[in-house]
Amino acid sequence: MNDRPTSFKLSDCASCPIRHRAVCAHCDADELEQLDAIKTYRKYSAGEVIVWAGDPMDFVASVVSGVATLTQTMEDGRRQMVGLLLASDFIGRPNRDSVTYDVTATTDVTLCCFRRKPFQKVIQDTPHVSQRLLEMTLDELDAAREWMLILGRKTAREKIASFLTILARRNPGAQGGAPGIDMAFELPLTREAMSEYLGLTLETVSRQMSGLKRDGIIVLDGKRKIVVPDFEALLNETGDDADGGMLG
Amino acid sequence: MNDRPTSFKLSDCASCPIRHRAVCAHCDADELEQLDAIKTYRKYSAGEVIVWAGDPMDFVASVVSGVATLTQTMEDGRRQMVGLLLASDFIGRPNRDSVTYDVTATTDVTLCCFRRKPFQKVIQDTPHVSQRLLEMTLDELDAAREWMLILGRKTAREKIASFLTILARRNPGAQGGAPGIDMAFELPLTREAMSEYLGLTLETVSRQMSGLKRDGIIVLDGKRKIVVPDFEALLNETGDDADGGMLG
DNA sequence: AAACCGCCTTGACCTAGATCAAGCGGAGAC
DNA sequence: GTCTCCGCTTGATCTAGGTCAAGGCGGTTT
Repeated sequence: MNDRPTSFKLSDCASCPIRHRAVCAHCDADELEQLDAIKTYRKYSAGEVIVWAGDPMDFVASVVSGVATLTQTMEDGRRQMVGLLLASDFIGRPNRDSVTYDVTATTDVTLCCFRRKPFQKVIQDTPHVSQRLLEMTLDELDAAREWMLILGRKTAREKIASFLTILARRNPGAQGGAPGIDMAFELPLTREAMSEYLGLTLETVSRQMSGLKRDGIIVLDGKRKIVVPDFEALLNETGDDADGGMLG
Repeated sequence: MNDRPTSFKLSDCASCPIRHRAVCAHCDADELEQLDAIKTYRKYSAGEVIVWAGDPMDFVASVVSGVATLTQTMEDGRRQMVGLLLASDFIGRPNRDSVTYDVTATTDVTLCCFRRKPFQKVIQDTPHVSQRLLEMTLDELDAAREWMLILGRKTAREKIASFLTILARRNPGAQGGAPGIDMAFELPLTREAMSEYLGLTLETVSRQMSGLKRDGIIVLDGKRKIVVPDFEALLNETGDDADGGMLG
């Protein structure tokens, strides 16, 4: 990894935006101090590659802000995204000194990086950290399994709708779908990145986005801003259980 | 869950076939005793459902022998397998009292079940267990990501070849591909289950199996016994990096 | 031994999404 | 101002794999 110095100011843990959701969520003041001693912030700009597949990685990190992706590439260039990392998500694997997929910043990204060796020690000594990491890993595994269903069985339209739903649910900017107030959020991915997420081509992604727009399921404000006038309607396009227990 | 009594004999931990690979791998004698106190063995026969999606699950378990699968089902019946559990793999999630996919025995299966509540306590108190569980979960996440690449980007033939490769690698019965000695193993899944694993139809699975057979990549001995005369040749069909660093 | 059943194979045809190709629109460069 | 580039859209055509349909095979039931 290139060592990129951190020449910018960032608030300390107490006022950290991901303080209560990241690996450090359960830490007490004392433990936080331990982590503080081995952390540095790094910034990457949109499009920049954070680590290449196979390269050594001497840190693990929390995403403080922005969106990063994990992508696998086949010899002939076919690419599949295998991880979508939003604020508070964890990057890297303790006890492994390299990564098996490209990690890329798809928006401007700020990471809170921990030197790997000392972090491993923290994991061994601090149940609050290792238990939180286990929780987060299990959540990611659940997400990966939902993603498999999307990849293996859903139609192109259902894939797009599912993807938008996932983003909407996790996006802090998206207002809850209170009736009357449109849900709205920014797409952090290009059409090409979306196609790599969903196992489609970028043309198909574009066509299906146009289709959802034509049918009034979504409204596009520019290329990247998505407005969802009726979240239920979007859910109906995902192919998932439509629950139905909402208005009694 | 139905309570199924365990009326059969099974060797104790000391001679357990998965003793050094399961959640209990790092345990010392003392810790093993703790686990022993909350464990029961259960057997299921091929085809039997172990837990239905949404049902409460009052235990977690290690697979002692046999093969189990996790499968998600959409409203209209489309199904996607999201987990393939072989000997030593772990079933269930601590701190969650139900499961979100069907767990099915695809061969006769023996589980070593731990009552969930006390197991959660073991996790909190026993770093050897929680750290092993973290390791195993991270491994599963890696496997899930490899699987996503298969689902999202590989052709039907590559999918089948990749699947056979995965089985061959994990199957203890499969002799290492020492030149001269054919690698051979039993398929633990029906064509239909394979199709659910790979996001294909069962007809396509059948056709691709026939194709690999026609091309001499595999030899079928009955419907379920697979012989791989040349493992390298099979690897070449997976679309993955063929390494090449094997014979200098 | 005939009938049946579960699992698998194979053929004929169809379609969702890939591929190939052209062009648009907005932002930065000069 | 206009050139150029990048991300995106849209159209025309192609194809891998899905769908529908007809057996085949081996085991077990009666």
